[in-house]
Amino acid sequence: MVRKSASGRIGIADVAAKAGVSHATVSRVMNGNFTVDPDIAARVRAAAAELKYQPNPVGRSLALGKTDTIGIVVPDLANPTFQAILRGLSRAAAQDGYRVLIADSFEVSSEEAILAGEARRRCDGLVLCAPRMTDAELEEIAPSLHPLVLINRTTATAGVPSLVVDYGQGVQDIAEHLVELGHTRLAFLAGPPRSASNGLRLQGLESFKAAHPDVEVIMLEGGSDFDTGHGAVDAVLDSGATGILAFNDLVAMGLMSGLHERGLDVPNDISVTGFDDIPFAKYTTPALTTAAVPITELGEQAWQQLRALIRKEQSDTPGSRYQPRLEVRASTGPAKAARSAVHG
Amino acid sequence: MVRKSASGRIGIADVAAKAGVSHATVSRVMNGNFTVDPDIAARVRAAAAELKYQPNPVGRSLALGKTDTIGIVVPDLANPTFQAILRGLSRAAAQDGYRVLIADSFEVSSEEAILAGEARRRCDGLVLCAPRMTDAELEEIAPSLHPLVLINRTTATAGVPSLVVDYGQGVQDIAEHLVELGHTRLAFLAGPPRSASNGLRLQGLESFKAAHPDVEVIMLEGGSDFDTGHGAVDAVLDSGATGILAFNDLVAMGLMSGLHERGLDVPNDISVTGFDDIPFAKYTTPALTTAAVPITELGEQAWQQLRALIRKEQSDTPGSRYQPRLEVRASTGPAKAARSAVHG
DNA sequence: CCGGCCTGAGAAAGCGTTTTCTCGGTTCGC
DNA sequence: GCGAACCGAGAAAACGCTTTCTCAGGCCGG
Repeated sequence: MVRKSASGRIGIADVAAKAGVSHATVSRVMNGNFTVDPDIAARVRAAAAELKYQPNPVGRSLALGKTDTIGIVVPDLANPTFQAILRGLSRAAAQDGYRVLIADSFEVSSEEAILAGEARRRCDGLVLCAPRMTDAELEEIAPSLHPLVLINRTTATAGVPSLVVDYGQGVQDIAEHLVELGHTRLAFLAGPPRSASNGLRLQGLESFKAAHPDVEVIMLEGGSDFDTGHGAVDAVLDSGATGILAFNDLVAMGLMSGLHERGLDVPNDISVTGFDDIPFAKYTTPALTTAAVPITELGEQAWQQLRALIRKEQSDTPGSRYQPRLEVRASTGPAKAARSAVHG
Repeated sequence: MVRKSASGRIGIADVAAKAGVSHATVSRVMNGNFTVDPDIAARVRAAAAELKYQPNPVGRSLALGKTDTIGIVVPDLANPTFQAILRGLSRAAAQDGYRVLIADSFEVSSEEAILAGEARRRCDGLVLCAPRMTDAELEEIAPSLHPLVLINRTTATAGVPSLVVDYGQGVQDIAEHLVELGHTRLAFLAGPPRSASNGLRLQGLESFKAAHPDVEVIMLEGGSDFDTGHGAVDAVLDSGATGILAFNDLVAMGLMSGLHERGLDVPNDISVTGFDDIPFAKYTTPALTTAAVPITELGEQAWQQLRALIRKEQSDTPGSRYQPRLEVRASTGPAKAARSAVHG
């Protein structure tokens, strides 16, 4: 007969009663403490099995001071990049027996700090993914969030590893590629204003402009999704640019779709590039030229760093920098005006 | 001066000491219990603010017997469908102050039951998303998982709402559409064998075949991702079918990409359809004909149902059935052989 | 044969909250 | 003016577990 303590669920006390031992002994057995007489241990195990006893994780957490859970806060769960990071993180953490709690800030940066704090209190560590909050805010809360790892954002706070993708270099590589194809008038379809990675791209373009005074680079406002790209067709055409650097693959795909609807041909009329190399980029028509970011790996690395912090190991690498790799596909081609020059 | 109790973090005891009251009173104030003298309450609040006190959620959870967290287990976090469900669920739950814990089973069905149990114990409720486990297993564990809501799977267990998409009807609608275009030889590129939604599609096709004895339907093995579609090009061409029903949009996109590489034209040489209407489906070239599933809504509904269960409300709708909506786009066209017939 | 050591298990003290119980001090009613 | 109802706040129990503390009993050596 299964007896229950006050609450509905079976607790350690029920097992102890059934096996005729104390709570303490049951706990010892369940945790593989070998200072228990084998006979008694067997009896306890039998009782536990019969009652289908499973320790209550909340009680354990309180006693042990750890939850075996980590949190991740992302600005927008709809974004494939963050999904990929989440996936990599979740996979890696699961391998070490950790679960992940997600917090989506829906791009409202004012919520981030609160969300992060709440998540952190429930978890053993936190991954802050491309936070949109200001630097000041970040510095302010970072210490209280430890163990913390940052993705695509850096901080002066000690002990906070940062994994950042070198968007600046990536965007330069892309621009360089377009210039080699003969484009002399480029346009950058920017991302969300608060996005740090957008900032890095802008910096990269500044460097590029300094190195290529002959190339014109027009800045266009934008966003981070399909519709941004789709809605930017007019602005892009007005700019007169023949090589377009979209903020990311989504924007690029939206733009290509819009251009296609206008009867324009990519890449013969206009070259389009993306960023990230999301899985779909390979399968668009034409296949998208983009800068590949090892994004799942980023999630995995985030876990490695966080684990080191949680275990208080000396983290050998306090952070790392990821270089995007240029993926030249079919969405870029020789500039229209420069075409004969190339052939000639 | 900030004093800390034994542990590093600030606890209720610290606030109590600073305000010169007992823990109990602090707790009362923090929880808006109005049986506290306003002066004392103010003093407590001041102390709490000064110490930046935030209640420890684990302690709260233990005392209250709830975690304000729900769990979701999915077979594969890389799948856009599950991502969308997660997103909808997370959004809806957040609005009610709940967080979500994710568990990815990586398509290994034997892990699902354990994962589900663990997740459930940490949470106030659980969403089981298209579980791959057997019916027997599901019936076995379902009672212990309550409050539980199922997505794309049903159970005989009482009190477990099921949200299912009518894939059977959807696939019939698609087939019907192809037949109307003059196709008489169709092929179905199946999904993962253990997928219940694949089973529903197969049932739908049986109904379809019964209603259309003149139409040939060839069954092809498959999977659920891009590469499945890309790798199925040969099998598809060998089948001689002119209308292809891919398991989902991903497979369809992979297939279209493969066909394109072979120099085949969609839809002039062959018509391709997907399923789900993921955001990308609109932007492929040609845009993909598919059956739209209100997937984000599914996640939201899952939360509504789960919330009702958690609050022990009488759930008026013990589950619901979602009808896919046929989205005719450019990837389907008149059958090659039947073309002249159509025009004539 | 007795004292010290060691082993193994129960008792009890946390972990950080909430909540019931209790009780001193008012206030109200008769 | 005195008992009853009441109000507000502290003490203590409870939530379910881990872990230290403690102690009984068995074993060994002297």
